[in-house]
Amino acid sequence: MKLTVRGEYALRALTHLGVRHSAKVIQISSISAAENIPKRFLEQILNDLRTGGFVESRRGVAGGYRLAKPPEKIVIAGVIRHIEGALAPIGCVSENYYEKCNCPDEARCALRSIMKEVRDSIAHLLEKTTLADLVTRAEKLRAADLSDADFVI
Amino acid sequence: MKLTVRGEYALRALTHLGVRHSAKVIQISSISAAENIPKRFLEQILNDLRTGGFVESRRGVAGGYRLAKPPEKIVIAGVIRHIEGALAPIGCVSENYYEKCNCPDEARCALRSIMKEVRDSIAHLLEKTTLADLVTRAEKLRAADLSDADFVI
DNA sequence: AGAATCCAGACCGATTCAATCAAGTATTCG
DNA sequence: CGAATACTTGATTGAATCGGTCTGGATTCT
Repeated sequence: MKLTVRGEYALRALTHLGVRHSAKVIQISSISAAENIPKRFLEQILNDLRTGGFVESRRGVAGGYRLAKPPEKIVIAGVIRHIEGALAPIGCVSENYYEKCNCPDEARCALRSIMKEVRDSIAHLLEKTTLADLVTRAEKLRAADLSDADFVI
Repeated sequence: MKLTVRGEYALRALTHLGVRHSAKVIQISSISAAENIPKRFLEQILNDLRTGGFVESRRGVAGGYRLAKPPEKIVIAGVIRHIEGALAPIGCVSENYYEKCNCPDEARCALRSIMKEVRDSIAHLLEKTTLADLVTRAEKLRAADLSDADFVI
């Protein structure tokens, strides 16, 4: 039931771009340093996000990445599907990456029926949250941090 | 976000035992044949389920496996945790298999905050469903099948 | 031209996965 | 008892995946 590190990095990088969303591009090395992600690996991931249409890039000396659309339009479920594949815990209940399972009778498989519920609950949650939500959370958590600091002083 | 085949087999085997729950034991080969699971592999998995306290075994010529407790007492979340590990999509939001992630500040990580929701929704679902539910579903699906057959005739 | 930056894809070592095998132990039955 | 049966334990294997690096190229700015 795990998200790979690759997916985690992708979402962290997107959040980074989302918080700083503007016409300006941000360099890989800058994201890599701030988010503690190996640069070469991140390079690969951002490229993948680009082919997925989530970010766009600028080459050359003043190059970098920025979001390809506003954060509200970037759905987390879509990002994970692009980077990782199915959301569903088993292939035979996946809507987007269905594959037949080897149980004797799929239509009458009890496991399938409960795993479908799991899938639906995951999908429902990730389908309704967008990068904008992640950004909001990030900012809210940051604000909480600052007020804590005030309180301590 | 995937359950491994191993986990799937474990749950299918348990369901098989649940439907036929009694004092009598059932042989590996019988389960293997009915559920279309490689025998040697299933052997390994049932053993694992035994050390987890979900099934108990009888050796020798009339040997086999049966549930170690009534189906209502076997919680699906527990089975998956024993066979697969964490339910949570990332380690830093797991209650039972926590591991630190490499983001700069875990307490203020937006991704963590949303993945925690995913974890909770998965855990909530799997924590409240027991093997008894799987058995009920299996029987209900089977009944639907039979009435279909009647209708056709 | 030269430096900085993204782009494309091969490559690699380690781990995990699914599955098999071999040898051992317990139990029943003739 | 002894043979047959079935679980037990742990090693092994081949393939796939994972996290990550490396090389070499294409673009753009100065």
